[in-house]
Amino acid sequence: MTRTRQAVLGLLQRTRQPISATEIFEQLHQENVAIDLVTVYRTVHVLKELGLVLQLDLHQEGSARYELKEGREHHHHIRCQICGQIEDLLLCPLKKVTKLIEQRTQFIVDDHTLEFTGLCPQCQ
Amino acid sequence: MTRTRQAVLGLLQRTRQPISATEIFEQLHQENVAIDLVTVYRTVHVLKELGLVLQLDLHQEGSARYELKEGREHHHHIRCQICGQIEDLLLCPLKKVTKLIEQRTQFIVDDHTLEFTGLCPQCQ
DNA sequence: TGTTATTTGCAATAAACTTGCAATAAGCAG
DNA sequence: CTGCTTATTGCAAGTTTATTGCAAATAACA
Repeated sequence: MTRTRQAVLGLLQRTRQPISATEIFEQLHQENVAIDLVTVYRTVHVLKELGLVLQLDLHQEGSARYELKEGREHHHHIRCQICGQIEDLLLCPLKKVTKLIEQRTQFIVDDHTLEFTGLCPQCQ
Repeated sequence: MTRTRQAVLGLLQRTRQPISATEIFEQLHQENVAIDLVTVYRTVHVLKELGLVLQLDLHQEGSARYELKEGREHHHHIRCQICGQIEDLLLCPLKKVTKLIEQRTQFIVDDHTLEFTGLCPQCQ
């Protein structure tokens, strides 16, 4: 754990929304932490492998976002189409459906992604 | 509607799985239809605007896939992590959940994406 | 402190699209 | 069918997001 990695991890800890590599890069530079964008990519990769961070590939967004996994339970997201705000949805309605799908398709399901988009209260 | 666009549309009609721009390009070239990759991108863009085609951005896939929308009802997909096969799921368990989310978050939901991954019968 | 392994920055590369522009093809009035 | 106008296409070049190679800097630790 170098100071560079701690800077990235620290930023992820105090950021309430999933954040992209470029945003991590820009935010850290604003805080006078010198870090290369390549290092940001490599760092989030390592943190993912360590199981500390989750990568989100949201629709209509060109780049991946990252959030802390540590201590958080399974959840999904809703994104505002106007302002881009992302909010957590602390629910998952897919347990029963997963069984149904396994029966119908004969697949063994091992993951799913679910995402909602719409208008947040401020942008309506 | 030019012959180039009809070639793309025709290929989408006879392909049972969502297909990427590169795959459209390669398949048409195999059938001796000369088409530029740029034209494929522009064509699917136009077909999307016309409401004839849906774009899917599946997770863990670097490129978008396209499928005919025409006459098809709302559905989702499951993808095999080994062979990449994509199968339709002709169900959607999200109507009630959408209402719940709108109540909880005060968002107006207007779309969602749902995707499962796993192992298909052949790859288990 | 010195030696080895890991991490970082820079430059170059990759992959998936997108844009500018001139050449070609389609649509259509006469 | 012919000429004219508009839409479409191909090629080259550009974007964006992410990855790789390699030498230099930093960390780990005996």
